[in-house]
Amino acid sequence: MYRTHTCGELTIGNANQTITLSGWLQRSRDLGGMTFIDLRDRYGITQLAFNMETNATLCTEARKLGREYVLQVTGVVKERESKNAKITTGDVEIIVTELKVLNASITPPFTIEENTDGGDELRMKYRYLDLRRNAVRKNLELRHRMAIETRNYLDKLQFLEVETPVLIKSTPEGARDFVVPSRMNEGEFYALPQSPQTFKQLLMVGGFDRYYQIVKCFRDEDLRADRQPEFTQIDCEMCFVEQEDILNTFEGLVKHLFKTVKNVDIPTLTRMTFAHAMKYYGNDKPDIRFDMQFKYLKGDGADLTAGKGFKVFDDAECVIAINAIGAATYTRKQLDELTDWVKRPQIGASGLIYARVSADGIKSSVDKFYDVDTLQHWATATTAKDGDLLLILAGSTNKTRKAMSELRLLMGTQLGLRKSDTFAAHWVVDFPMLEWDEETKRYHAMHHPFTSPKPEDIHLLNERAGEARANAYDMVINGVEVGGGSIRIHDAALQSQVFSLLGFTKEQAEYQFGFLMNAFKYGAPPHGGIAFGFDRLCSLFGGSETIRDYIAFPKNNSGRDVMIDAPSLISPEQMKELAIATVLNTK
RNA sequence: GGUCUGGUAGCUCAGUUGGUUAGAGUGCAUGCCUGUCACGCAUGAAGUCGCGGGUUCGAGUCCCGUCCGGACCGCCA
Repeated sequence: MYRTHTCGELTIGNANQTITLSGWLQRSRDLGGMTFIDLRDRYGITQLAFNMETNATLCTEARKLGREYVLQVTGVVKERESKNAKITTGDVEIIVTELKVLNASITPPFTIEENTDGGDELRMKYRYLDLRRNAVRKNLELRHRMAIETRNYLDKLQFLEVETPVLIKSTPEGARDFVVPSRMNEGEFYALPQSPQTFKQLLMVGGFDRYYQIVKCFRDEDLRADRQPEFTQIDCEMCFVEQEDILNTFEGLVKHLFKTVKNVDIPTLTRMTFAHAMKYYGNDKPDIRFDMQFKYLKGDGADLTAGKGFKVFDDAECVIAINAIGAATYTRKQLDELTDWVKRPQIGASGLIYARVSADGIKSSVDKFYDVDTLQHWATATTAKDGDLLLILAGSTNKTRKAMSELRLLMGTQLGLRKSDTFAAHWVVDFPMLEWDEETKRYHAMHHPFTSPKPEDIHLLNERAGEARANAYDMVINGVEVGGGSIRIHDAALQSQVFSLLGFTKEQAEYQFGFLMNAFKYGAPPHGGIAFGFDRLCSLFGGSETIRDYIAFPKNNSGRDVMIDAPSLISPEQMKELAIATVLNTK
C-alpha cells in the first residue's frame, strides 16, 4: 500500500497514529541538526520531520533529497512544537521512521510553487509540471465542477447526452475546417466538426427532443487569448420550443452554475436587441457591468453640433459622446494618451474630442468652435455633472460606433468598472439573419445557415434580405459572448430558399446539406438550441482573461502544442498510404 | 495578410549616449546551523546577449534580414 492518507487530511485528531504518505518533495529546509520536508500531493502539503539526534541515518538521507523527488514515508503523526496556520495540516508533522525514494527527479526548469518563476512558454512546454501547481489544478477543478453541474441541471430537465461523430464532412460556410485524409477512400477527406450543428438537428428529427453534449469543436482560424483551435462547447438542442423556452431554460442553467459553483445569485437576465446594442454600445456583446452608453450629439435624429463651422463634426455622419463619470481629473497627458490610443490602426479613429465638466464650467478641446451654451447642451444630453469627462468621436456611423465601443471598454477598465468578481449577464436578441460580405459580394449567415428568420420578417427575404431579423440570440456575460443559438428552420422549402440567398446553387446545397434537407422531408419537428463556449465560461467564473488556464493541455498562439511538438511532419510512407502530397506555399 | 511588443545565467529581469572583465534576484552546488515553513548565513559554478549580415577603431546597445514567443486588427457562420 502506497499510502494510508493524502497529504491534505492529517490533523491533530490523527495524533500518534502511524501513517504512510506518498507524494512529491515540494521543498526542504535543512537546519543542520534537523531537516523538514514539505510533501505535496493533489490534496495538500504535509511536513515531514527528521532529527539527527533520534535517527541520524534517516536524517542524513533526507538531506540529500531534491525538489520533486517522489517519496513514500511511514511515520507517526505528532503535534508540532511550532504550528503553521497557513496550511490545513499545519498543526501536525510526521516523525518519519521509514523513507523510500519512489523516483528521483532532475531539477525542474521552473519552480513549482504558488508564484512560479516560469514564463508562459516554458510552462506550456512542461505542462505536466505546471499541472502540479495549485493555481493550475484549481482551475481544472473549477472546470470539472462546471461540467458536473451542467450535467446535473440538464439531466434533471430530461436532456440526454448523446455523442456525435468527430470525423464528418467539410462545409464551406463559416470557419475553416480541419481536414483528415481518408485512407480507405483515396483522395477524399473528412473534416473535424466546427460544432455538432447538423447532427443535433438530425437528433431532433430522430425524436430526441432534449439533447446536450459537452463536446470538442475544431476551427482552423487564427487564435487569441480566448480562442483555441480545439475548444469545448456545451451544445444543446430542443424540440417543440420557441425562443422564449430556450432563453428560460438556459438562463436557468447559468443561474444554476453561478449558484452551485460560486454561490452567487444573479438577477433575471435583461434582454437587448442587436440594434439597441449596436446603437448604444457599438458592440453586439456589450459589457453592462457599467452604463456609459453612447449619446448621439449628431445622428439618431439629433444635431447639437451644426452651424458652428467645425468641419470635423459638420462632415461626420454621426458624433457620439460618452460620459466618463468622475474623470474630469484626467490630465492633459492622459487625454493625449487616450487620443493616441483611439488613433491606433486597430481602433481607427481620426481624433478624440473631450470636454471636462466642472463647477467653473465646461472646458473642451473645441472651445474655438462651440460656445458655452452649446457645450452645456452636450452636458445635458449626456447627463454629465461636475467632475465628469465627455469623450467624443466623430465619423461614419459604423466606424465611430466600433471605435467608441473600444474606448468605452478602456474607460470602464481605467475607472475600475469592470471587476472580474462582478457579473452582469444578459441576452442579445433579434440578430440580423444575414450579413453582407464585401469581399465575396454576397450574403452570408450571421449565425449559421439553419437559422430561421422571424416569421414577420420572412417577406423581407425576397426584396430586402439584409433587413430580415433572425430568431437568434446570444448570452453575454461581462462583455464576453458565452453562448449563442437560434430557432432552426425545419421546413425544407424555406431552408432551400435560404441556401439560395446565401449563394448556394441547388446542386451545391444538395451536395453539402442534402442529408439535412432530406431529413426535413420526413416530419422534422420545430426545434432550436444553443451552444455555450465552455472554456470561456470557465475562465469567466475563474476570473481570468485567458482560456488556456482552464485547459489541461492548451496550444499556443500559432496553434502548436509546444509540449508534444505538434503539428509535425509525417513519413513519406504515411503520405503515400493516404494518397496525398504537400505543395508548400511560397512566400 | 497587417500593427505593436519581446528574446541577456536553469528561471524572472536590469543593462544609461555605442566604450574596460555583462549584472541582480531566484534556482542550483558546497559548507555551517535543532523548530523551520519564501528558514538563515557563507562560498561557488553558471552566458552562442535568439540567429545571420552590415555600420564602426569598438555592437548586448545602431541598421537590414530572419527565426521564435506574446497582445491585437483582419478572420473566427
